[in-house]
Amino acid sequence: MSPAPAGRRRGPSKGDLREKAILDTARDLLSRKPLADITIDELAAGAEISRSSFYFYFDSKLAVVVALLHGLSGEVSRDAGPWLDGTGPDAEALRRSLAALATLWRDQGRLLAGALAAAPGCPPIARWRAALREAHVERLAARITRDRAAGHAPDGPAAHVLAAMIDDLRSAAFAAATDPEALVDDLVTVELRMMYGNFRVHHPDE
Amino acid sequence: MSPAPAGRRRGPSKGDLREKAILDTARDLLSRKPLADITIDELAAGAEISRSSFYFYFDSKLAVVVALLHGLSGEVSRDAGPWLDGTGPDAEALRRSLAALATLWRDQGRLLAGALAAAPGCPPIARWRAALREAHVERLAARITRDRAAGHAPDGPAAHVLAAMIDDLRSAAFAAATDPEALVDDLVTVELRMMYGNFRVHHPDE
DNA sequence: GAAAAAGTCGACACCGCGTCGACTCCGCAC
DNA sequence: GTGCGGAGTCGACGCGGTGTCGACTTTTTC
Repeated sequence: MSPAPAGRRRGPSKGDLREKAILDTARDLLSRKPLADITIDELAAGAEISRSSFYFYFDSKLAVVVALLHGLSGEVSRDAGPWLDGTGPDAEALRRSLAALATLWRDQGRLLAGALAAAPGCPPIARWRAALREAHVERLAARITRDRAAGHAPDGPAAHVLAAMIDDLRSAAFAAATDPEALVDDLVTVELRMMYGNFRVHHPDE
Repeated sequence: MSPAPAGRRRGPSKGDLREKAILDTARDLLSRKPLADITIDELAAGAEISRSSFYFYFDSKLAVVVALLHGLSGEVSRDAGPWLDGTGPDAEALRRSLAALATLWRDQGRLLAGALAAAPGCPPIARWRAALREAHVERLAARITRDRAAGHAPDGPAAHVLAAMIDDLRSAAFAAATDPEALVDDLVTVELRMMYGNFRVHHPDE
């Protein structure tokens, strides 16, 4: 059943504070333990309401996460524009784009990691992730195609496959990292190699 | 009748069969739905015992998965030897190694994906994954170091960081793929680029 | 053939989720 | 001020899944 945005009715009110308190509590708890270990009781307690009152504000624990995620959508792709819209191996633009992403992962790592882990079993989260990924892959694939046509980049895997791999690599690397920001330079090197790194196979005997 | 078949000291006891039946059922169910949707009831039913009898054999659903995983440990790294122990960009060895991995993912994708998803919240699974990853990263890092020393590969990220990225990329790519085997050739290209793909930044004006 | 070990099961307590209906609180209209 | 309605709150309930316990039956062993 497509969950209608039920729960909260219309009108400005004081309960808005409670809603915010739940969100804040969730953010806070997520910085300390994985999503699966967080119970609705805790979320409710953090907002100083009873467990059943929680349902007045959100349909479920996952709905809270989705709300949190939604607030992040913009930031995830902010600062990626110059790199994605440019051409050729512009290491600096890529570095700036990745540095912004790394900051986000530093601050919201648990939320992001929890969302990624929960995605396979939660359609709304999966949709959020898919939309973001889709958007990134598409722009990056377009860039790859452009670069190949202009002779900046060698042929290789289909552009969207390569773009998807790069997106996967980012998520996996950041999710596994304890210090995302330390990864930026290496990621720059590796991504540029994936896109532009041609090389000749050396047969020792020829 | 005579319980111990003549000649054979100990046949497979009734319990051994049950244990195997549980494992088989788990494998079977996992090929049809994600781990989180599988209940102990189903596992027990598949082995034709009651739910509480299940606990005679395994401590929990995750323990079954761990057992299944254990049986897979060998296969995951089988066929990777020639590539990992070789030197230089030997595309064919890499391709064979990845093809074997792809077959495994095709057959056991749900199990592997479920394990990866459950790992953050389940120490035994996390340990299994970490051990496998560790082993692969270590051998691959050694290969990278060797190749760099011999001048086959350019410098770049620390060998173990690069190796970890390659491992991450594989997991992410296979986990996301609907057809792992179609990914092999692209993965070969991309991994070789990550390791050997040097390139010069083209400044159009120089 | 009796004791021990292996295996089986129903009943139970527990936990977390989501629902329901009754209640309180508060602003507003008259 | 009365009183009405919606926002907000909560206790109690039912559900489904987990894990444990103790009593029971079957198989093995000596």
